[in-house]
Amino acid sequence: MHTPATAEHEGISRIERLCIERGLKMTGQRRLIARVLSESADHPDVEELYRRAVARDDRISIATVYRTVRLLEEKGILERRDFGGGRARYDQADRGHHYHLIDVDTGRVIEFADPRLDTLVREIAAGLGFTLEDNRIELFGRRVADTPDPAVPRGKPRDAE
Amino acid sequence: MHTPATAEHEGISRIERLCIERGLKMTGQRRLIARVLSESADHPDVEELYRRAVARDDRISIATVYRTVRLLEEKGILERRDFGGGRARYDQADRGHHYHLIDVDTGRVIEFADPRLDTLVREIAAGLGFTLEDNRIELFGRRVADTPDPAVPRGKPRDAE
DNA sequence: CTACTTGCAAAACTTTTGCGGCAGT
DNA sequence: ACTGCCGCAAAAGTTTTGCAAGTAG
Repeated sequence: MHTPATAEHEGISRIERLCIERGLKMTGQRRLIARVLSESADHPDVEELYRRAVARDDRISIATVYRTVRLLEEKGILERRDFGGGRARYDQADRGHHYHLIDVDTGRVIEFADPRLDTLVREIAAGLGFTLEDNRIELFGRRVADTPDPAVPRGKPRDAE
Repeated sequence: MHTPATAEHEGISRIERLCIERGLKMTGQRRLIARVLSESADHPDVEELYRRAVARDDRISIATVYRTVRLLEEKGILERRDFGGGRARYDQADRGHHYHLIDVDTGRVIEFADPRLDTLVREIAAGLGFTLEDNRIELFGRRVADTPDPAVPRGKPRDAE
């Protein structure tokens, strides 16, 4: 039922479907960006998206990439992130709420979900008189020396910068 | 024994003391920036710091403000923050680890500390095979309608954008 | 056909930097 | 004195935008 995440070799990409649902004109450029995004498991910045897109079809400009990610963000399809480094990075919005752990030595970004954390931050906000609308949690850590190897820490989506 | 936070009308500001301890040359410009920072309970961006500084003595340029906050960050006296909006904002580094709750309606930033959160994120990082070096946690929320008024939620330092 | 999109290049913004002169220690 | 700092203005880096031409619906 669920597309197995990588089953979009040539059909309509998941992001393209979302664009259509939201009534966006699907131009070649947007379709290309949608595909690149759907196939990206990491958090590329605009420059990187542009590089990946151009590699497939160079009839696209970086201005269009900027315009498109901004549009997709407004439509709730993408989320803008900032892991430091001056450039905005993008993340698909509907993959469920997750957090990020950044390896300070390698820059690798590991996604994780944690219900305890979900609950706690909601409680904290409530205690301050607020209802939580959103949150941004980034942990910066260093690999513990004697840990065998993280690879895929726990079946959670993993990812490299 | 602790300076009552606002007792720096004309003595040496807390930040200036830290600069001297770290062996920085105390020029008029740095002293001015140090004072403005010590008296700021909020998280100003560079433009705002520059405005506040110029108001007292216009023999300072914005380039110096940029250079100084960068220096103070390197010396561990300030911490650079990013609450979105494209500009870096600064926070005194030694006020203890705290987190931020941003009111999405007003932009107001509320600081809070929470030991449960400290512990939980450290545990999560450990579970992923990392030791926590740092973290960035920002909650975005909306005032609960029937709450009387937050003013100062809990004796924690409060602040407005 | 009409309204929205694109590419290009220029502009806008924030932040950094080279350099000659000035100032703290 | 010596070293580092400042102001100015130019540069750098990222993101936005005006405009004329092109295209999806």
